[in-house]
Amino acid sequence: MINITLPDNSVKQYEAGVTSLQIAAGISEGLARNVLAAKVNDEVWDATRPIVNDAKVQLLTWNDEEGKSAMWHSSAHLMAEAIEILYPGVKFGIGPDIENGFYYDIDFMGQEISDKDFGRIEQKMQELAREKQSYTRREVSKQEAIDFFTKKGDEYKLELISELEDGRISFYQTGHFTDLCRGPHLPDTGFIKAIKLLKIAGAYWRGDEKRKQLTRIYGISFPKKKELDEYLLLLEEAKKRDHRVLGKELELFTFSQQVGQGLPLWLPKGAELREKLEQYLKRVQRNAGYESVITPHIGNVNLYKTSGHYQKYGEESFRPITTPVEGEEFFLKPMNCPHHCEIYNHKPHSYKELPIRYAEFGTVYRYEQSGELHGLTRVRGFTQDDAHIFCTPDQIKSEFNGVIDIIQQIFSALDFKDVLIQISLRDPNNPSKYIGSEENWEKAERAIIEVAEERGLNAKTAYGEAAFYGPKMDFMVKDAIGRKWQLGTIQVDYNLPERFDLTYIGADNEKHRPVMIHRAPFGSMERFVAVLIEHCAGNFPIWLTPDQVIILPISEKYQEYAEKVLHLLKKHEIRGLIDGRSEKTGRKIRDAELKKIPYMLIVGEKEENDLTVSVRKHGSGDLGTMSIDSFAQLITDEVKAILG
RNA sequence: GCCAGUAUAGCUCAGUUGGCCAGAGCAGCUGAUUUGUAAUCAGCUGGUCGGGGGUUCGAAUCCCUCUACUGGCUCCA
Repeated sequence: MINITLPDNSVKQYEAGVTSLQIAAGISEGLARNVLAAKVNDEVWDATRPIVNDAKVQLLTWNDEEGKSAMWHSSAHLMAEAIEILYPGVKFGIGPDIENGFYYDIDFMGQEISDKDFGRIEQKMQELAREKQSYTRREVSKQEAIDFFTKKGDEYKLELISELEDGRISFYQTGHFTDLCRGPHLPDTGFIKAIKLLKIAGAYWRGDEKRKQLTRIYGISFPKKKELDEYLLLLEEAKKRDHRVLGKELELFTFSQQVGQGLPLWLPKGAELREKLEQYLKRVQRNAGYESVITPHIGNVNLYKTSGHYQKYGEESFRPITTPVEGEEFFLKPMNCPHHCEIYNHKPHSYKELPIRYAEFGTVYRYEQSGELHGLTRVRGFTQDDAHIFCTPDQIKSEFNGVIDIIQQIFSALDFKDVLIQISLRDPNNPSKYIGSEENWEKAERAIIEVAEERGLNAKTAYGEAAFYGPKMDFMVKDAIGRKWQLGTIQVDYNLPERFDLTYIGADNEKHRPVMIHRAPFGSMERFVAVLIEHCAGNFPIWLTPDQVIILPISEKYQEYAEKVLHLLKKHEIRGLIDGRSEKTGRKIRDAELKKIPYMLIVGEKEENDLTVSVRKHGSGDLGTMSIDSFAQLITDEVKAILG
């Protein structure tokens, strides 16, 4: 008999060789039906794998991340099995579970495949799922594994096996399909109730563009049909919120082949929106002790040689611009920091001046590979809400606090409630790849960790993710439909102060090296606006939206009164326009609703006589009649409630 | 950059196996209507079918090529 400790710390006795599935069945039949895998002594196992010694066991279901992983990983096998039946002779690369589903990389050996074939693959998968084929684990010797895949002629698996240690190799078999796999897997394919194949794409074997490109098929699966339906609904919702679609509909931005790939053109309404964001952040930053600076869009090649960017990125940048007479080389600036370093260097600094904070909405240009460009989220020319803080090592902590204040303030103003933070520190096993003194790194890393703890931030620490020049803190938000977006960042930099020989005179009258902190709360205006559009589905917060109000005169007779109302609203800094078309009110309302304008003011005879407006709110309908002043007050209050 | 797909009016899309001057809805313009909480009616304008080349008596349709876009891969100071 062995002792099994369950998560509630209760201990039960079982025969040696009991499986987690049997343990579940002993608790309740319903639980057994939902057990996808189990954590045995903190290692995820098949629920059907025998436990021979005393162990701590946690049953995993669909509600656990590891349970989902088992479901999706097993689904990848199921898909492979189906494809092997439908396309004999194919070879398999890797087929893991991912954040939302799974994929398998397959060499179809010249057989044609496209998303039109998804239907029959899904059908075959469902057929095999209904057979409740078990996932049978078998531990094999390296030689046995090599023999198996040599016979099968699958060089991809052979390559994977060659890197594995003998004695730690396992196979899983479902039906006639056997795969090299660490596991864990579901007890049987019957747990997979709903399957959808989503995408097909090329993917290099082992991510190496010099090697063969395999066909990757993405899919997702669920233990219940209903959950698949909900997921598909979410995808549809995401499609509706796509910033490229809304950007076009709401006339925010556009692209032109003439201007060039990845170079966004901001239309008047988009520019209005972006300006409001910039004005807002500028105000917040001014209050936080930042000073604005302005730097040119190009810089001499020597600037980037000094900064080190030339050596690292020179070849993959836009080609240099040369002057006609002297033949000097200039680069479009890919970063603002070298320019800001030169601003710092324009005169000597005393420790009494620090910290110095230079802010600039600086437009930078980077040559992104053409296949990578995507709407506003990935472009070749974009504006960073950049700032560089020059401070002493002892000031890092308070500067981080200050930046986090700003970031939290703006995220809250924009209704991003769910913020995740990643703290990226050195790889403790590889200290040589970082620049800067041990003492300074130690100080900065401790400061960041303390700040996160003291503020109770929702942060996770990633060792080895720091840049070579310093540790950093990245901010991710979850949008209204649960998707995660990487936005702002705060990075400590020991490298550029060295390269630009930045100094300040300390209290000891000696020269010292300042620390530089790069920070961008939004990241880039382009990307941020894209995320914001998708977050609020085009229904921007009242303080930000290009048109806050549209006035709808009942007929042309009230055009004059409409103009009077607009004029009064403008005095309260409310942005609006008049729909003076000779259309019915219903039509004007419909069009205004589609344009997502927050407030519609209907004015006719009654309103003109009483100096009132009839207010209709976007998405919620008629709010009744009120005086122009009280409406203006309503808007002003609403804006104040958010911006303070 | 690589693989796959797509490209028809400002927008969303039809255009059968190549065959009459390439169509619709919305938007726009003109006129009528003067309108009370999600679409008033009528007429009109608008396209070298992404660019270039080829096959053919004939190409939006077939082939080549370039460009852009979409989904991935790779990359991201």
